[in-house]
Amino acid sequence: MKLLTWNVNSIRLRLDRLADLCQREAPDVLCLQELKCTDADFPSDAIAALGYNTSFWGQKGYNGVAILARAPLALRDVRRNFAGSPVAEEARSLWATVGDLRIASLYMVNGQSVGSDKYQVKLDFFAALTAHLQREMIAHPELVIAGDFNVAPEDRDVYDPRLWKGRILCSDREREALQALLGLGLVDLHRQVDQSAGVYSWWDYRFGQFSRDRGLRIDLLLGSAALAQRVSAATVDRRARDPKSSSDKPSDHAPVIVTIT
DNA sequence: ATGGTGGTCTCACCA
Repeated sequence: MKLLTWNVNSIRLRLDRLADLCQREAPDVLCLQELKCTDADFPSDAIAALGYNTSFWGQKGYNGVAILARAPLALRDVRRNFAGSPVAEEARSLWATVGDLRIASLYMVNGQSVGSDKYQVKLDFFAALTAHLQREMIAHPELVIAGDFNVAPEDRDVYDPRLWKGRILCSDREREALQALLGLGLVDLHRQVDQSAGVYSWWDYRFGQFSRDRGLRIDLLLGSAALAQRVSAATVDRRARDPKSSSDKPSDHAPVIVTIT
């Protein structure tokens, strides 16, 4: 089973790249974030035409998450949000069951800057999510949470760790919050098969960061132990991030793909 | 110092 997570940064502007991605990789399940459209504006027909069943939760302007399952795979027990979220009105998590797999598409709070009000909301969001998962994991032994975590887990996930030390996306408290989540028994699935430094999933639009490969790995798939043992491959689809690979513009994130046997 | 959004439609907010 091939699982994919991608912060698309506007689903409507990224339909061509999404079609390319689905054709190229044929993922079984896609978790998308930053749809940036309302439920009414979600391009359901175009995605159905790609051969995918979809559940989504959108809102005006920001946020928005979706889960796509390649037909005939069905999405069951779909839930928006989770109990205890400090930003319950924001479309940041969607949960569904595909086969035996419980999967969530997550868009973490960015946090703006260390010490800001939004930084505290980010830490609160992590804590509430951890509490929720404690229960969810008991009900679902095969579970994956995939999305834009807005945290680079370790220095090897950062192009210049000294520059980023202590800054948003890399601060100690964010990394500790992520470790608390992993402490539930979740595993960073990409790291099961690839220990190399320099694996990134996001490059700032500014400063020509992609062309210089100055990125961070902040898009993750975290899976329960039962699944972690079955990871056979993990890749980042840099083609979807490359401005030169298509006539249209890329998202600032690249899709991350994990294959489970 | 880019690229996405919405409404103030030329500019503010977010990442």
